[in-house]
Amino acid sequence: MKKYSRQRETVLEVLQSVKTHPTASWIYDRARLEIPNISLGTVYRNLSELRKFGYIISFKTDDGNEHFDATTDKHYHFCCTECGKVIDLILEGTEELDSKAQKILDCEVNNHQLLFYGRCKLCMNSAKLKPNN
Amino acid sequence: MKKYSRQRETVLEVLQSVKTHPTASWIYDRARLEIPNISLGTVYRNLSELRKFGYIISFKTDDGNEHFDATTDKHYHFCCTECGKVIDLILEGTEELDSKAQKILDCEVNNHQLLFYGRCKLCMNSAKLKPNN
DNA sequence: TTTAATAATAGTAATCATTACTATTATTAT
DNA sequence: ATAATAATAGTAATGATTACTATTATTAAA
Repeated sequence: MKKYSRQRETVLEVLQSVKTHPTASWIYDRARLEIPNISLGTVYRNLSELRKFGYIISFKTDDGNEHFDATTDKHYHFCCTECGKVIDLILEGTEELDSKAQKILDCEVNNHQLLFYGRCKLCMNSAKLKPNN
Repeated sequence: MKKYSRQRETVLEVLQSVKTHPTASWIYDRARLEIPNISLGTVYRNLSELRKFGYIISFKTDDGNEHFDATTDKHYHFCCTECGKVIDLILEGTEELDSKAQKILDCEVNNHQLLFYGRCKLCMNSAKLKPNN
């Protein structure tokens, strides 16, 4: 990140403009509306750079997809196992998880990743509407 | 899993014989010592089946690798960011994480994945031995 | 113990996300 | 303007996983 590029700015803007947690290819499709010939490799490279410099974070869900997030405040995520939707979640008092683990393991524990799974409200409601269930 | 196969038994035995958390290709290499012409696809298929039926679990670390584990008791993992080693970790009183999240999200939260990152004891010690550090 | 039905396999090809490569273009400092 | 070089587009390569298919192995029944 030694020189400005419109491509990088666009990638960051796309991600900042949504509350969802899109994948690289979703961001690519969206960025193409702005820069039609932007290449997928450029999107990947810039997502990596932006993450390296702390502008964005990313995490992988069990379905294998990497999700990106321009909200860098400490928070967790919930992933619906039915529709795949990811929702932000702020939990208090979780720093002690690291210190607890560190004490038990006698290792240097720096951080943790915590991901919840279940059914989102929408999927719960649509389940109720289905016959024979 | 309607019929027995030596390949499936071998895959499970390989995994049960180690305390580490190997990847599919590591298990493949190990299984080939027993069945030289076992195919990688067979290893993948059987790992999926064994997981589906609850004999093993699996989880992905940030480096992108899927790790398998024949210990199905509820426990967590620590992953060393330097050497990639994965260590088991039992934490008490973490069921309330799900209920906490459920209350906040108003969703059905069924389970969570918690993965710690840091430096293992071996990597901490070898860091001390390096000059200019 | 044959036999018939079919589950599981080996070997290979296909897929998908991501990364690497390279000639060209864009940015920046002078 | 110019020179140095970072970043790009387009494409090829990679690596993990899955799909496909003809063959083999297991199982239940005759």
